[in-house]
Amino acid sequence: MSPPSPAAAVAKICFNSQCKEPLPDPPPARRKGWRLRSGEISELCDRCSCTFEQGNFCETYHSDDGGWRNCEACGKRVHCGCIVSATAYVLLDAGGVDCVACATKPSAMAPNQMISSPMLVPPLVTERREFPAKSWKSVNGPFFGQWRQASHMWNMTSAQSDLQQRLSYEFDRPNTTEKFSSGGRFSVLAHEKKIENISDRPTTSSLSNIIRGRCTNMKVRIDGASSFGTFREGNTDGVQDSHNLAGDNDSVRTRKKVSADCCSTISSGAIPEAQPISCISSLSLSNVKEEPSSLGLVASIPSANGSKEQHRFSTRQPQHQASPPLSKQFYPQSVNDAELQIQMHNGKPRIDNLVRPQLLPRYWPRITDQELQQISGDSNVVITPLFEKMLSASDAGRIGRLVLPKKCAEAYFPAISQPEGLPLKVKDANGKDWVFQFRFWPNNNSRMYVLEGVTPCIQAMQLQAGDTVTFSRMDPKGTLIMGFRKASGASNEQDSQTLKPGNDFSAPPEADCKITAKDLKGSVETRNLASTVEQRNCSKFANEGLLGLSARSSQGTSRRKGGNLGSKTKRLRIDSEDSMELKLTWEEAQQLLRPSPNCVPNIVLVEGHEFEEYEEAPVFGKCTYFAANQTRSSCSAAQELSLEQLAELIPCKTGPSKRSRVKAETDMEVSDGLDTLANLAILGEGENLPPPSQPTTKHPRHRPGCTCIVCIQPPSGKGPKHKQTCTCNVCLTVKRRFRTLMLRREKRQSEKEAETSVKHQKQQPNLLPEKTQVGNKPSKTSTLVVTNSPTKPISNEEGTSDEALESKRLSLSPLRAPQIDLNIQPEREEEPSPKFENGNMISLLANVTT
DNA sequence: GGCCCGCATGGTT
DNA sequence: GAACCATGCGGGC
Repeated sequence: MSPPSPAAAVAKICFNSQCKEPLPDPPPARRKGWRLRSGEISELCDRCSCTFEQGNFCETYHSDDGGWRNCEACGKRVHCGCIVSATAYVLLDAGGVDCVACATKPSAMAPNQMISSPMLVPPLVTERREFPAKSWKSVNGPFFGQWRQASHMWNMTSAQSDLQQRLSYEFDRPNTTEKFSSGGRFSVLAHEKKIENISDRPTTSSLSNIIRGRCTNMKVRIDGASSFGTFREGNTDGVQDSHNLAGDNDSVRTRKKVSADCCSTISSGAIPEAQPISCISSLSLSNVKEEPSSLGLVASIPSANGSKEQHRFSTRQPQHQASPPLSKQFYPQSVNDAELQIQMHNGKPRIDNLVRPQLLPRYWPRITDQELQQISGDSNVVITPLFEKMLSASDAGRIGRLVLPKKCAEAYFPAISQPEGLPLKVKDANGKDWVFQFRFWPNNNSRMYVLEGVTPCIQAMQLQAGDTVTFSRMDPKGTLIMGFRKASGASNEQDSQTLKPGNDFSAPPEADCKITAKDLKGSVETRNLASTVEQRNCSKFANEGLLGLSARSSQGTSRRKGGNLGSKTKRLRIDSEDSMELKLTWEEAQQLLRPSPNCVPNIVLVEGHEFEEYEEAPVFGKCTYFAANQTRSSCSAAQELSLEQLAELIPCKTGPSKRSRVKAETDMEVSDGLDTLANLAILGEGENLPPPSQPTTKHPRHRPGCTCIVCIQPPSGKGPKHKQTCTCNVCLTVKRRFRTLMLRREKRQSEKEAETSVKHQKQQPNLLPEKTQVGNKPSKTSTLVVTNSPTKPISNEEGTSDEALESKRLSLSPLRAPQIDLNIQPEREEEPSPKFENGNMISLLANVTT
């Protein structure tokens, strides 16, 4: 790039040769830039001036030029190749340069293995308006929110890219700041004082400049929201669109045009939400560099749960909050946009500067200060968030393997050369040590890193798919810290840790409602969804359990196809989709719930909403029609099976293999929201019932939402088993139905025989069980479809017939004797015969029961 | 039969 | 198209 031409000023255009924007005649918008060789001051347009004041001028306009060097002390990239930045560095006697920030430090930096003490060389410059802001700006890079780099990553060598150096200089000087504040607190006021002290020198700028620059940055984020992580702080001018400013692909790729007025807006004092600059937590403080550039800002940002949390904004240590995609996805609408953007911007995780560019944003840690504090417990440690990962179904499953993002594993975990890996000691937020096996599998000429043995930890944390685990490093010991965050924007670590122990940590407060599914196991992962439901006057059902299932259902659905919870698009859709799904399912659910026949509800007022409370469990009923134009059978358990019965009935299945269970779990269809709710409603009643079951929608004739006993059954193997001699209502009902089915089958068999012999016997099928020969066809006929038939169930008093049927049932059942496979597919053999379909079923059944 | 290990597969980025 | 990664799945114990 060529230096600005003095002629530009003469022509009353911006001195910046890359801008050349005409300067307004009345000079208010004509602002001073750098001192020219002639002694005059260049005149810049407002925009460029702003950039200059913020110290971003060279980075903005000269980033591709030569002459960039790195501060010997801090590694910060300094442009030494133009007059603009002539005052931004100090030539060192021993060679090299120091940035002004380091050069002007009154004292040596705190010990930091990575950063040498700056030479206390007073600035040689006389006009250095941008100094503090410059320091700030430098944070910007394409990764404006860089977090302190992992220590081992800080061993920068000259071979490192310029970008890396530029990035890394900003961060990871935790120790330098520890001494900076006593009591672990650091306030901007103190900082301001320091700045003022420095500003006694002509080379420093005022805090207002800093703040202005900082806020400009915020504004940038606000305006250019979506490209989080790609804006360079301080690049507030729209010009950046047309210039390759960043020098890195990320920036170039995602740079967005920012409204040109942002600079002036901010310069005019509009400081968005960056107030009270105070109270930087010790943890944060420890990461704040002892220099003006490490200005820490605090903004109150409503947490997802509605409470306002103070979030520190450190230009040097942008704090842990939402990585862009995540934050965009999870932060509720309640979060003020501006705040959110600020948060997104400034809360950029302090991720490793070298690794971060390689990490997908979804792995960027967004652990909060509170979380960090909670983890650390004291201010003498430095917590460096490394990465985080949303647990996939398999991660949270029983396999006990947590798949680690490759780059994260390679960057932050010990290098392993053997697949066996090595044990890795990880401390959780409670200080408990866990030892995982960190290993890898060869995979497609690559590696797949996993942490094995995480199940106990995950269980202890009550995590499940969709939740997020965060990995941090606690210095100086370098201890690995494993935190977690419950899914959804509403829940954070605090949330999760305040949950009551046990699986039922999300027990609804409205436990008095019969249908509250008080035993539903859920999680806070869907609090955002809960809110959605609550908004729909569904607080009773808005319990996490209920919603959690829905969420899990979603996850289950997206298992294979787009099942990656980390999938950006998927995650971005989670809220809306699930919410919509809940909208539908809730309404449907209302219709699905029916009182027991002889039950009079008590009207309970909860949160202003009326709920019908039944002494007897509601039954779940929704008609399912098997054949068009013919209500052959209502697949409604409500008519004969109470919820309690169903609850007892459901578990009557032998447990399949683990693999089958897993498969069953993954069979869950998100589109079948009704099924989900159906199961919830059913299961919610049973204390002994397993966690929400997956609907069975494998029966072609059963529509999604079908509530028949077949469809509502839980996954195989769950729940208590009933003995063969069990006489509970459920078992009796099952037996009764089974008998009905058997009789049906026998009838069909008889019909066949009859057809070949006596034609009139078609109407009088042989009902004697002894003659049935169904043994060769096991059993899928043991359909437990709850029919709508008016046929009276066969009573238990049907002595010998019952016994015969029972023995036959046992012989027919593909399962163990006392168990009935509720997963069998009735459609095959129970497919109604042509006669049935001709509407003769009732009469046939009547015959059966007589 | 169930569990675990390790690899393979395939969807997503 | 390659890399990543979630998950399936076979085989051994």
